[in-house]
Amino acid sequence: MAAALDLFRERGYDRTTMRGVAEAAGVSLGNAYYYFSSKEHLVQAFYDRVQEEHRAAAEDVLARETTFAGRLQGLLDAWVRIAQPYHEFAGKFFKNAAEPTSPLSPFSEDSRPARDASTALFREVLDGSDLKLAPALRAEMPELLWLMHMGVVLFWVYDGSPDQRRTRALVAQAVPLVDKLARMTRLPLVRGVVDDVVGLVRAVRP
Amino acid sequence: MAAALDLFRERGYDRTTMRGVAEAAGVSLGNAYYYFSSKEHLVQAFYDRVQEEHRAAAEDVLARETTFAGRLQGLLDAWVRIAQPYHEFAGKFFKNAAEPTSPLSPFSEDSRPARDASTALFREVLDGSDLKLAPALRAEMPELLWLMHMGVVLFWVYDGSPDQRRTRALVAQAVPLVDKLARMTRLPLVRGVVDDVVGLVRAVRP
DNA sequence: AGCAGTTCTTGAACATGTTCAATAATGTCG
DNA sequence: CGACATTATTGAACATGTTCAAGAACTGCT
Repeated sequence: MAAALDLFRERGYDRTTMRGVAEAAGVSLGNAYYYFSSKEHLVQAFYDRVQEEHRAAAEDVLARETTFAGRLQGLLDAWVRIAQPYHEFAGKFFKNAAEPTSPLSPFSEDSRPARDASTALFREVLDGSDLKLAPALRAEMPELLWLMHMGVVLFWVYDGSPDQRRTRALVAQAVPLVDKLARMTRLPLVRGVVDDVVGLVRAVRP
Repeated sequence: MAAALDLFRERGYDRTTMRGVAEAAGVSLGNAYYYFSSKEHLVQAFYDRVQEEHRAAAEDVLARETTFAGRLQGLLDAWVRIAQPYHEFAGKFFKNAAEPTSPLSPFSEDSRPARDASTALFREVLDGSDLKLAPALRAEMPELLWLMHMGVVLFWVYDGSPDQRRTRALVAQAVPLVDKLARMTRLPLVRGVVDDVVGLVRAVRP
């Protein structure tokens, strides 16, 4: 795996062949396939690693922060930081994950465990924070935050700025806005719309 | 191209080979590459066709409808209808388009003309409608609507229901909500948030 | 008609992801 | 330790997307 990571970074995904990976790892081509069933799965292993490290980093953030905005900001920032070493081939991962029938797709049934774990993190952002929400919205909020996170990831994948500076700036800009929006949902004036949004999120869910 | 479409529908994208396409079209394999520089570009041709037909259908809708909701609903419905024959391999198109470096990506520089054309349609939805918006939001609204359309496309790609019934239902649910939200933006109470949203959209833009 | 330039066609070759039968190495149990 | 089961390794073969040199066909001009 270390061999693959080096090559991916050095040459990019496309110009890294399985033959190259096998050679760098000192094994035969067929043997490489014993450990990773496909080139795609190689990349998936990196993504899994990001998820793991993010989960660990999230614990720190959640132990430290008490405001909703702070917790959310911390989580998103942590993700961007942790994922950074893999940005070079994130686009390829994104491509592989984009296929609806792929087990790698964030929306697929195979990814449900990973998705639920991620959503649980966002639930913790909520639960340990100062934010008060209507019960129906609170139930859907983790998933909404997860979707927001997916949007950030998407932006990050496309972000060619140094150290994905634009993504960081975007997060810094988006979090206070989400915070403000969330607080506004308790206003009686917007109650109907909030219910509609909740209904829509439920319709989106498989 | 007709040969390819038949095969894609019959066998799916993966099990359709360029050799099969060439044979069905009665030409050599190399000749197939003379006309389409890659398998991906074959699929792209179908997507282009959807765009064209959508543009034509949009004219009808926009000539007929005067309310914002009606126009938006009409446009989104038209897209789902027109794209339907290609749903079988939409996932593969989506995969190809998902790669940031791909010229097919909706966010890429190569796709700017197509994106601008699409956004222009949504601008027309706005311009010919009864909806009044603050100037700053009105300037960003076509792009927001385009992003919403991308969300619908994403949902459609994943939608395995007969005739993508769920997507149609989602559109029917989302449009009135967007309409309501848009009308609410003129309330003094939400003015600050609207400005923040506008700022965020601008930050997202390349 | 002849010629030059352009377009179309072809099939062999290539590149790379993947498979798999055969074999070697390792692990477990009596 | 030996027998058997399981895991790891290998290299040739395969599948499929793609390339490209060579040649045929077409077009336009003199």
